[in-house]
Amino acid sequence: MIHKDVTIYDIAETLNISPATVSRGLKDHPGIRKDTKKRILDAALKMGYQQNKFASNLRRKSTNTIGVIVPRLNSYFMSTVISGMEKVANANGYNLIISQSQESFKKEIDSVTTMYNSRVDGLMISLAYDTKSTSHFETLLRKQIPLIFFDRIIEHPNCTSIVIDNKKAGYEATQHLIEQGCKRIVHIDGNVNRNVYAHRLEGYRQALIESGIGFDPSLVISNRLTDQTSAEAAQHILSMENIPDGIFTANDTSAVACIRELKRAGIRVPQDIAVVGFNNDPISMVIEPNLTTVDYPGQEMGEIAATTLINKLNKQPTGNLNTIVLRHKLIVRESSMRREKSNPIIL
Amino acid sequence: MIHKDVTIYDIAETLNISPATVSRGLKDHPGIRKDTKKRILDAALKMGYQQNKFASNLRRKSTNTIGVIVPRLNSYFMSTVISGMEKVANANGYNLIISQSQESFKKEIDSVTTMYNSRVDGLMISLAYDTKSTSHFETLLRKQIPLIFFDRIIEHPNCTSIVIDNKKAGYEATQHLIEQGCKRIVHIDGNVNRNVYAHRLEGYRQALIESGIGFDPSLVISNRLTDQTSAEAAQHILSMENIPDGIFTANDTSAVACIRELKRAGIRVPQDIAVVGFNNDPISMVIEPNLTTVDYPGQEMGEIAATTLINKLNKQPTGNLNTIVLRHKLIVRESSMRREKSNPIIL
DNA sequence: TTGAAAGCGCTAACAA
DNA sequence: TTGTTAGCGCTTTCAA
Repeated sequence: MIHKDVTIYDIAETLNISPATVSRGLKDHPGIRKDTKKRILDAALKMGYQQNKFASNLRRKSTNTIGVIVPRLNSYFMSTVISGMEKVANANGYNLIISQSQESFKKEIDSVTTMYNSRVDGLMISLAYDTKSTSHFETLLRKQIPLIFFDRIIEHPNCTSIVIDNKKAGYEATQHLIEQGCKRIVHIDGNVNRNVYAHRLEGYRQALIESGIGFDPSLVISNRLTDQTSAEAAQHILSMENIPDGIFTANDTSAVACIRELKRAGIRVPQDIAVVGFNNDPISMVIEPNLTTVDYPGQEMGEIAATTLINKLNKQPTGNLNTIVLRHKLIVRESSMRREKSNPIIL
Repeated sequence: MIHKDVTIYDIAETLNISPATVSRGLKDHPGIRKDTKKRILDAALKMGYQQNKFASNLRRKSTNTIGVIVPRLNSYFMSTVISGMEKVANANGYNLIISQSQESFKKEIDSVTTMYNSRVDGLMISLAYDTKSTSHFETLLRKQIPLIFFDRIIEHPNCTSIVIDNKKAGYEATQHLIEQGCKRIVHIDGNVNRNVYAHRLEGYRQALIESGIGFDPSLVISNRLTDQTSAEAAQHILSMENIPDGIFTANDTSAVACIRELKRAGIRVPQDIAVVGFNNDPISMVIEPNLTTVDYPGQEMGEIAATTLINKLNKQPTGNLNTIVLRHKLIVRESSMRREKSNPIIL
């Protein structure tokens, strides 16, 4: 009953040839007779041969496995990214090993170690909320294991990063609010140690300064951007003596939580306070008023990250870029429309 | 510059002991002197030793890797499930390899083959939309590789399934609509080849029959339950000559799409048509009116699936259950509240 | 075009 | 408590 694995030795024996020849026949080895190859393939099929990857990996010192470390799996954006990665990896014969850092630097280090021990051929990572250094990647890099950062990145020579232009996106979002007549715009932001949040803030700042309104640090609220904490931020905004007329927040979860809180307090969105989010999550289309937000191409980001990594592994010249910037897009919906005049893209 | 791997032989040589002893010292092998173990561990650390899993896998014929195949990664429910699985797997020293069937039977077969070739120790799977047979699992099962079905399952001896009681949930959802005074209730359902949809339909049917309203097959709409197709289903409902007063739909995406379409057509929810969804996705809390739905414990389902599988791999007696049914819960919100009287759970 | 042989790094049966 | 030894199944020189 217990089924013994068929090995190349079994095939070799059956065919009265050497295991080496079988090994060659199974691959596209140059210099093997066509008919020999056919005999091997036929026998393999008939005998139910399955390659033993470990033996092969051990011998070749490569695994056809790619690691992915993300802060959390269960967000719309992240699952979209991973979906894109899986698609490309799968199409190229790579497996994906996935691990969550749970937003913790410590768990991120553990995950990197696990990936390293699993001998991944390459690693794609989006950093945890509180990751402070990059020393945990050194072991990988010393072994020339390619590392790709996406979304929450850190600058590192030899590593490609995939991002959108968060500064520009932040600028556009803020600029849009200003165009809608907002004079006092709050920004709810994440940890500014993370590029994405720092850059969105920077864009916000620049737009305010350029417009002549000026940047007021007391209008920046640092937040973990969850449902809970964003509702608290909204409460804080409501308690300000000089109530703002616009909110630009660094993700949609946060924007939606704010809108709900504001509405509960009798504030009209967008008439009293206009709101702009970030990510273009499905919830942005469901909240009323529909949320103005920045479209973040998650699936594409995943596909490009994986493609870049695989190119690198195959030593393709295209695999050696430093930073890839994807296109984002401000999507204007009702939550920020205070002027009839403007002629925005409505989705 | 190119860093040669440190092996147990290097450690053995440094310490003047045998590789076997080093191997033992690195594990929690019984019968090794404490101080020897300490010396080995110290040396390993100092020399930067990293275990080579392939050699170990090859030797032990086990991989510490668990495969997961899901229809799609990018849904709230699924990413929650996977998050739970990852947590448990990680805590027990297992890696997770993840693959998407993209709802296609054909791709599901490919994924199973890949998992098989990767020599996963066990596999967890939620079936694709159109999977019709189980013969693609036979190779795995013949090799005693444990298989766990979750959510979209199929009955199979020797395999544990993790589900909720979809029939009961469908019954409760429908019953609730009946209690709210609905007399003509439409059910939007998925492919009834999948247990989850078949059972929800069955619960719906039973509730209608028991209540005396009776079951009318023309009120059942079979649908892929996406945004798009559900909006079409809503249009179909609006075009019925005898417009229904209740909709029970098999997921929240679909419910939300319906509500939006109904509102656009000037129908009041819940006064004209009451709506109940399924899953308790975050969007259910965002749509107005907030959606009555069935809470589906995704994270828990993932954790339990992984725990069960790992128990099985460790030959724990608890790993041998046939079906595990998790608790669901009808969450009543505004989208179905037509009566003041009732005293429902409001979240 | 094929074969012989060595070895990837680790583990486990057996012996000491 | 430790060492010896023999592979796990595959790939890849080198030789034929």
